[in-house]
This record gives sequence, C-alpha cells and structure tokens, in this order.
Amino acid sequence: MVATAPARTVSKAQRREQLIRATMKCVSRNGLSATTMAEITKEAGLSLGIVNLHFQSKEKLLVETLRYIADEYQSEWQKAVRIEGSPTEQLANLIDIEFSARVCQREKLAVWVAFWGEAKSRPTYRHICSALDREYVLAIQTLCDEICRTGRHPHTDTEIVASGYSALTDGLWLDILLTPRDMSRAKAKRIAIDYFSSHFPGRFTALS
Amino acid sequence: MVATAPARTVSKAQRREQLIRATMKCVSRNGLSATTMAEITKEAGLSLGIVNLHFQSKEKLLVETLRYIADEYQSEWQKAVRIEGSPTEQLANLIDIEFSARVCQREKLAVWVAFWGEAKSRPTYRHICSALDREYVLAIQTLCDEICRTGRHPHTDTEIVASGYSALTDGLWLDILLTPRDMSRAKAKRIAIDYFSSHFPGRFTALS
DNA sequence: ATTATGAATGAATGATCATTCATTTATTTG
DNA sequence: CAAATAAATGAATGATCATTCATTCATAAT
Repeated sequence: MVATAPARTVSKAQRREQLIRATMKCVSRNGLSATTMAEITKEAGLSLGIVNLHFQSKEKLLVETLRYIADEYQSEWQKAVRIEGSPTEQLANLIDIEFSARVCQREKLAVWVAFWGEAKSRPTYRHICSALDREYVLAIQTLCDEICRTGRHPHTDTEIVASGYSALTDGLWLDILLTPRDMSRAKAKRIAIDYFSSHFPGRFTALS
Repeated sequence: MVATAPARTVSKAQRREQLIRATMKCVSRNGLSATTMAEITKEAGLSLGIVNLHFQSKEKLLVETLRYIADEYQSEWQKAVRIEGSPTEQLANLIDIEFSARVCQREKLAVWVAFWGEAKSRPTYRHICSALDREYVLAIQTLCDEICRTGRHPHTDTEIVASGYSALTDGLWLDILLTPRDMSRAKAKRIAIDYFSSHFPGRFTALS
C-alpha cells in the first residue's frame, strides 16, 4: 500500500479530467473551431499524444467534455429540488443556483454555447443536450404542478410555463455570455424571478 | 429584350448573395466547423476560386453571411412595430412574425446558433449580434412602456420584461432547432404570448 | 470581326492539424 | 537490483483545407 501517489502518476480518471478541463479552457478562449490538440495538451501541460492515449480521438474528448458539463449541471439543479421546502422555495433555490457564480461561469457558458452551435449537425451533441433538457423541464413542471395544487392559478398550463422557463434560462445564459454589459447575473436572476412571479401572482412576492 | 439572362453573367450583388445562400445551407447542414470553401462553392454550383474573388477570404464571407441574416431579421421585426395598432397588437404581430414559418426556418436558426457558438471568441460576430439585440430590446421596451401607460401595471419594470422576452425568444429558437419534437413553432408562440399576458394581466386575453 | 475587359475556373501550393508509434521515462513486481 | 509493465513523449506522417494565379471564357467595345 503506497501512502502518497507520486506526483507524476495520477489515476486515469484524474488524467482524463485534467484533459477535459484543459479542453473547456481552450473552447472557451478560442471557440470549438480553433481548438486544436496542440492547444489542449499545452494548456494541460502534457504532450501531444496524450489525448489519443486517454480518449482515442479528439472527437471523443469533445463528447466527454460536453458530458462532463452536462452531468455537472444536472447534479447542480437537482440539488435545488432535493432541498426541503415548498415548491415555491424550491424554484427560488433553483434560480439561486442557476445564476450563482459557480454554475454561471463565463467559461462554462462558453462551452455550452459552443456545443449548441455544432449540435444541429452532430447527433451525439444533440442527444446529450436534449436528454438533459427533458429531465430538467419535467422537474420544473412537477414543481409548477404542486404550486397550482396549493393555490388558485386557473389558466395555467404548467408544461408551457416549464418549457418557457427552460428556454428563458438558455437565453439568459447566452446574453450573459455575449453581452455581459447588458446582462449581469443579478439581472438574469431578477428576470427569472419575474417570470415565475408573473405566472403565479402572489406566490413569489417575498422574493422579488 | 432577352428572355433569359445568360447564366454566366449576373451582377456582383447577385453573385455575392448566391454565395451567402450557399454558405447558409452548408453551415446549417454541416456546422461552421465542417463548412469548407469546396462545400460552399459546390453548393453554389461555382468554382473554388470564386469566394476569394468576391469576398477576399472565407472569414469575410462568414461575416457577411451573419450580417445578411441579421439585417433580414431586423427588417422582419421592424415590420411588426410599424404596423398600425395598439402596443398590445404590435407585440402580438411581433410574436406572429418571429415564429412564422418564414422567419423561423430551421436553416436560419441553425446559422444563428452556429455563429453564437463562435461569438465569444470572435469580436466581429459578437458585435453584430449585440447591436441587433440592443435595438430589439429597446423597441420592445418602448412597447411595454406604452402598455403600462394605458393601464394599471404598477410593479412592472419594462426593461426587465423586454430583456426577458429577448432572452426567451433566443431560447425558444434554440429549442425549436435542437429538440423540434418537444418544441414546435406553435408551442413557442404560445409560450411567448403567455409571457406577455402574465406580465400584463387582462391585456392579452383575446390572444391566448 | 477583332480586340479589350473582367468574371470565372481549378490545378498547384503551402499551411495547419489529428493521429501514429518508436522511444523514453517512471513505477511496480519478482 | 533487475526485469516487466505501464504511462508519457514528440517527431514524423498523411490528410485536409484556404488561398493563389495562370489560364479560359463570355461579353462589350471599336
């Protein structure tokens, strides 16, 4: 049994994560189309052949990078739903998390948007994004259903409200990325709260 | 009078538009990263050197393509604002236009999203997108201001409502592109109408 | 009809880049 | 300590691609 792992040798999983993080940095800085193997491995401080050793190909590394941020995001929004509280409070948690500095980093947003840009012509990217989206919308719809059950919101179609919120967050992330001068995280949060409080009048007054 | 113009000679403007349209097709079909000069010129039915003759470089052709769809979209949404009618009717017109089959073609959405994906690392793309966005939000805010002036909507911050709507449409376009099974144009329209009718209760009842 | 003009062509060029693999280096095992 | 194993390296390879430019071709001018 070895007490401390020698610096040079890290586990395969760690090496893979190191390369994924370097990929995120490069994609964020230069865009997908200018992200080369040389850039990625230089960013990671490793040699050129390392990606093919651990991922077989550049394309597989890119897919794993998308999967990485998708998993990360999923585990983040699921936290909000797990926390004890009324559905209203859970939605408020969700908004807090989604536009927190941790989740809503420009570097990560850039990676998301870069993959969206190629998703139409790459089924693998598209499937990862749409599977995530479906679960996300369903969770929000469930919360909206509970809110409706506990109050008077007669004309509310929760599937519409949930799908709309999902689209809204994507659009807000895009604005934070492309026009940060016009869209801060605080403003995005405000818009998100407004969205729900206008659909469920009187239920979010404490928040807005 | 010549019945058919000789195939070989068209105006420079026509040739440029022909190449821009071919670029849109290629970007939509294969993504920005797989769009090559050979593909574009083949799609246009012209020879390899033609792009450099009319646009100097591939990059300039791409910029002109983005400018082309940006101009087109701007002239489309401006129609809605020009039509006579109450601000409420004008917003309804806007929604009709934005999610019409003409404006909301998958091919055009694909081009938008492809450029968004590279915009973070390409100032030229970003500036085109953000200039468009700014004008768009301002126009919507103006309409929202008028709606507020003609009714009781005390807690309404129109800048928030307008910025939110702008983000919402971007997100809806993205969903229509990436998950068409879950997001139809009709559903997107419904969500857009819901957005305004929930923010301005009683003013959009005829529409929803 | 002949010449002049400039649009269009596409083979050739050179640059970029992902991938390969023989070699080196580090770690574990016997 | 030596041998075996595994990880990492990076020069070399071959493929892809944007760009160039000498040549061809269509049209207009004289």
